[in-house]
Amino acid sequence: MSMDTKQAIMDAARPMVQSRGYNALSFRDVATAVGVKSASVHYHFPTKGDLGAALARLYTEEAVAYFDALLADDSDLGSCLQKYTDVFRGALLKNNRMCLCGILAAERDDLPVEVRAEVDRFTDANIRWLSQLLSRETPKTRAKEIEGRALAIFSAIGGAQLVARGRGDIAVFDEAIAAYKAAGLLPATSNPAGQAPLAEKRRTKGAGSGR
Amino acid sequence: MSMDTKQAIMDAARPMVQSRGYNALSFRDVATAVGVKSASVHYHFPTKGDLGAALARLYTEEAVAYFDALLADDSDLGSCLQKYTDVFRGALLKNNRMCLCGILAAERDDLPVEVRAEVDRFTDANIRWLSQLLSRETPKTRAKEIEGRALAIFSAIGGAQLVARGRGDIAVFDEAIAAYKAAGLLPATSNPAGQAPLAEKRRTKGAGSGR
DNA sequence: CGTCATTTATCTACCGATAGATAGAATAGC
DNA sequence: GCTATTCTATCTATCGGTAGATAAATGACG
Repeated sequence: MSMDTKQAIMDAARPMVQSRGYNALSFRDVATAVGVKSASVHYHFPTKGDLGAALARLYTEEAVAYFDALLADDSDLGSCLQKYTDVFRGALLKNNRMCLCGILAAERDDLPVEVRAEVDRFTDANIRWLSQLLSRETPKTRAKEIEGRALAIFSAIGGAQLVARGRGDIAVFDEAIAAYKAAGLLPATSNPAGQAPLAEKRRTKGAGSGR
Repeated sequence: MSMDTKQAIMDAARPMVQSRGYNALSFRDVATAVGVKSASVHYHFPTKGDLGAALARLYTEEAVAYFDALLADDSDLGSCLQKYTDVFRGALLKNNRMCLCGILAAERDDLPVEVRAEVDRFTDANIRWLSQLLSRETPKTRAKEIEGRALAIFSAIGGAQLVARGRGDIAVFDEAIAAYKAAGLLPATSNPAGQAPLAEKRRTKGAGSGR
C-alpha cells in the first residue's frame, strides 16, 4: 500500500499542476483527491518543493522515454515532429492543460530551487532530443545552428500551447502549428507547397500521456 | 490624492503580476508597496478580479498605442517587427518578467472571467496589429493566411519569452529569435542570407515600458 | 515458534502566516 | 456639511508544515 499511495499522490498532483500551476497546488487538495490526509502527503513528500521536483522529474523521464522510442521506431523526421507536436496538443486536449514544465517556467520566481532545476532539465532534454532528430537529417550542419533550430521549434510549440490555452481554444494551437509549417519552421506533413524535408501525412496512434 | 493612489496601485501591481503571476498577487503586498493599507486597495478595486482586469486592460491599451505609433512612424516591416520583438525582450530584461497577458494565459483556470476577457482582448489586439503590418507588405495574400502568420509570430515570440524566462537567461530569447529569422518566420534584420522582406539593422530608441 | 523492537504509513489536532474581503470610524477637501 | 478617501480592526478560509499517537507490518533473536 505504500508505494501505491506515493504514486497516487503524484498521479493526482500532476494534472493539478498542469491545470492550475505550482502555486495553486495544495497538499489538502491532493490528499482529498487521493483519499488520505494532508499529513500523509507530507510523509511521502516532506515539502512542497519535494513534491514539485518529483513531479517534474518523473514528467521529464516519461517524456524522454517516449521521445526516444520515437527516434528508434520511426526514422522519418516529419512524422517524428508530428508526434512530438501532438504530445503538446494532447495536453490541451485534456482539459486545456499545459506542459507541466511550461507552466512551471511561467512561475519560475516562486519555485524552490530543486523544482527549478528539474524544469531546466526538461528544457535541456527537449533541445537535446530535437537536435538529435534534426542532425540526423542534416549531419553536416553546424551543431550551434541545429541547436538554435531545436530551440526555435521547442519555443514555438510551447508558445502555441500557451496562447491556445489562454484562449481556451485548441484550434488556435492547430492554426499556429499550421502557420509554422507554412513558414518553414516545421516540415509540412502533406498538401501545401512547403519547403524543408517532407513526410507522410498520417497522424498515427497515441499521443502519449498528454504532455 | 485619489487617482494618484489608484494609479500607484496599478503601477505597483503590474510588475508584481509580471514577475509572479496573478495568484501570487496580494492586496497586502501591493498596499505595502504603495504605502497604504490593504483596505484602501479594496476601495479602488473591490475585488482581486477588478484589479487584475484593470491591469490587463491598461496593459493592452498601452501596447496598442505603442504599436500603432510604430505603424504610423516606421513604415518598414522589418524594423517594426524588430521593435515589436524588442518589447517582449524588454520584459525579460526587467527582472526576468513576462508579458502580463502571457503569464495570465498560463493561469487561465484561476482567473475571474473579467480578467480572462481582457487577456483575450490582448491576444486579439496583437494578432490584429501583426496582420495589419503583414498585409501592408503583401496586400494580395488571403486574410486567413496573414492571420495565421500573425498568430505564428505572436505565439513564437511568446514561447521564446516563456522558455527564456524558465531558464532565467535572456540569451535563450535572443537565440530563439535568431532561429526564427533563420527559419524565415521572422524577417532577417541584417547580415545573413535570409529571405522575406529586409530591413535596416538598428535597434532604435526605447522599447516601450517593458511589455 | 514466540517475543520484543523497529519501521512504515497513516491519523487527529494544531501551529503561525497569509489570503481576500468587510464594517465602520476617522479624516480631508470642496 | 457632504463626499471622497483612507484608516483600524476584524472575519473567515486556507496555506505549508509539525507534533504526537497509533495500528500494522517487519525483522531479530533466543
